[in-house]
Amino acid sequence: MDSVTEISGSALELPGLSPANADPELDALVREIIGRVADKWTMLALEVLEEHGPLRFTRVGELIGDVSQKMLTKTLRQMEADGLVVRTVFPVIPPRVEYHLTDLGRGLSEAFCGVWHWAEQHRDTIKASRLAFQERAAAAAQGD
Amino acid sequence: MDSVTEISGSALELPGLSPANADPELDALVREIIGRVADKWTMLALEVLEEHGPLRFTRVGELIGDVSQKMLTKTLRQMEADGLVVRTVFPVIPPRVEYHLTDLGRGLSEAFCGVWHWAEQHRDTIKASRLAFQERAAAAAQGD
DNA sequence: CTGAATCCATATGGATACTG
DNA sequence: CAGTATCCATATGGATTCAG
Repeated sequence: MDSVTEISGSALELPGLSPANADPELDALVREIIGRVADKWTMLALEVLEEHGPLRFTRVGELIGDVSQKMLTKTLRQMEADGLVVRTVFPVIPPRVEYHLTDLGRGLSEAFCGVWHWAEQHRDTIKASRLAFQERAAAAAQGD
Repeated sequence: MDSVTEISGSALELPGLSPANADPELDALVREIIGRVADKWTMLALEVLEEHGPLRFTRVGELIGDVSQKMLTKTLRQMEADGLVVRTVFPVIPPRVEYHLTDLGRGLSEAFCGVWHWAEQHRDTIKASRLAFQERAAAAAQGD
C-alpha cells in the first residue's frame, strides 16, 4: 500500500517522550502546540472554562485573576484559532460574548492534568532542591 | 489531629484541572513549575536526556538541535536547581561535564508524555482549526 | 570542552485611551 | 461589555567574545 514504513504503527505505545520522529515538521508543530498550551494564560483560561463552563469575556478575566484585557483577548483568540474554545457573539447591546471549551479543549485539559498533578505532588521536593542549590551556590561563592 | 480540613484527601482523585485550592502560594508554585517545564528548551532537554541517558554538555546541545550555548547553560542550570537533572563535573582537561535525569526528572518526563501525545494525536484537527479560523478572518475582512 | 559575560534585536506584556 | 490601538518597560534569546 503506502510505501512509507510505519515505524510505531500505533499511537498507543507511549514512547519515552518523543519517538525518533524524523519528521521535523510534525515535531515543530507538536512543540508549538505544547509551548502555546503551556502558556500561563492559556493554561489558566483552560482551567476556569473547564471548571465553570461557558463564560463571558469579563468573567473569564475575573476568574483568572490579574490578567490584562489585552492578554485575555490574545489568549482567547489563540485558543479559538486552535479550536480549543468556541466564541459566541450575541448581537445585543451591550455586547455579550461567551466562550466555552470544545471537546478538543477538554481533552487538552485532561492531558495537562497529569503535569499539573506531578507539580502538585512534588512541590516540596522541588522547593527543597532549589534551596539546596542556592546554598551550594552560596557556599561555592564563599569558597572562591 | 491536625485542624486543617483535608479537602480532597488523596491526590488520586484527579479533579478537572485545579481543585479549589484556596492556596495562592501553592497555586503560584505549581504554575511556575509548569511554566518552566513547558519552556521549549527544558522540554527538549528532558527529551534527549530521557532517550539517551547521561550526556555531555555539547552532546545535549547537538541532540536538541539549534539551541544556543547560552540558553543550553541556562536551561540545564535551571533544571539542576529544580532537581530534574544532576550535573557531574569531571576535573579533567579539557573539562567533562555530564548531565543525567533524576527520578524527579523522569517522573516529569512521564507526566508530560500525556500532553505530548495529545498534541500528536490532534495535530491534524488543530491544523484544520487554524486554517478555518484564518479563512473566517479573511472572509470577515472582506465583508467590511 | 564548558562555560561566563556582553551587546543587541526582538518579543512579551502591562497601562492607558478610545470605539461600537 | 468587549474589544482595538498605542505607548513603553522589561524579558527573552541569539551572536559573539573571552576564560579556565
